[in-house]
Amino acid sequence: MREFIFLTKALSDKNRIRVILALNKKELCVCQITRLLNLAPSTVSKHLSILNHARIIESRKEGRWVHYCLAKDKTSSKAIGWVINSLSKDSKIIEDRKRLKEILKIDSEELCKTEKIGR
Amino acid sequence: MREFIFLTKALSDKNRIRVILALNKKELCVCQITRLLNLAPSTVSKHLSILNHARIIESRKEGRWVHYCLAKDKTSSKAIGWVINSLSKDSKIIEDRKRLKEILKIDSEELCKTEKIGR
DNA sequence: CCTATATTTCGCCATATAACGAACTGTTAA
DNA sequence: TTAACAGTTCGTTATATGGCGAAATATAGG
Repeated sequence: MREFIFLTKALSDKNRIRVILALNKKELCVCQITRLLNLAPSTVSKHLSILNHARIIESRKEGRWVHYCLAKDKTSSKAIGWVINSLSKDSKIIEDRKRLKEILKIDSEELCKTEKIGR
Repeated sequence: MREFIFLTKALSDKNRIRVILALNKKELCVCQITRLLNLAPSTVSKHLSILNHARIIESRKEGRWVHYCLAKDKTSSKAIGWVINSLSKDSKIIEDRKRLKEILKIDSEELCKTEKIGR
């Protein structure tokens, strides 16, 4: 029950849902996610830690960067599938998909440095 | 998105989850649910209204009584199935199932009058 | 009409949550 | 070793949520 509530609580925030959908196709580093959500890095980190705790995402450290991807965990993948199916046609999510495409064009090295531009 | 968040928020409270599982087999009136959860009627009513708003449950009025059952709605039934599947073996839910059996033995007329006993 | 009963709505309080900026940790590169 | 940078943790603040009891609403029966 505890774990289930962690899971549903993790799924009950718009920005965390946006992260899940953004990670659908490929892993992303924190600064890319931060740029997409347009929130303070500390806020994004908190969201990622909640998703991680709920076993929805997994992290992989590479030098200074931390990359996140959807968890392969069997229990959560059912929930993840449900979320993605339910919202892949949501207008905000479609907008995010476009924005993410632009973000991915920017070299990772450059991205974080220019973080504040356009906020 | 709005509706999806309503749904996940509705699913992110332990007592609301207990209500969903309790309604799995048959509809219940508010006083039966109140007795099961052992919460103030006003609190239970609030929970039921949240579940109703999220289209997880439906109400049917019969005289002074309001009966609730799981919604037949296609969108939510996927979520409901997931919840029931995930938690039908949870210890608290099993305990509830036993308690509910006892509660259902009591005549509805009697139940609400004796509400405060045993709290 | 008046009372009892079933449920909901309202107002309150305590706690949880999402947001931020500042301070901290760890890593790379000068 | 220092500076720059990525990310997290901490402390604060505003708002949301879950709980209660009291009051309001609606219905049944005397």
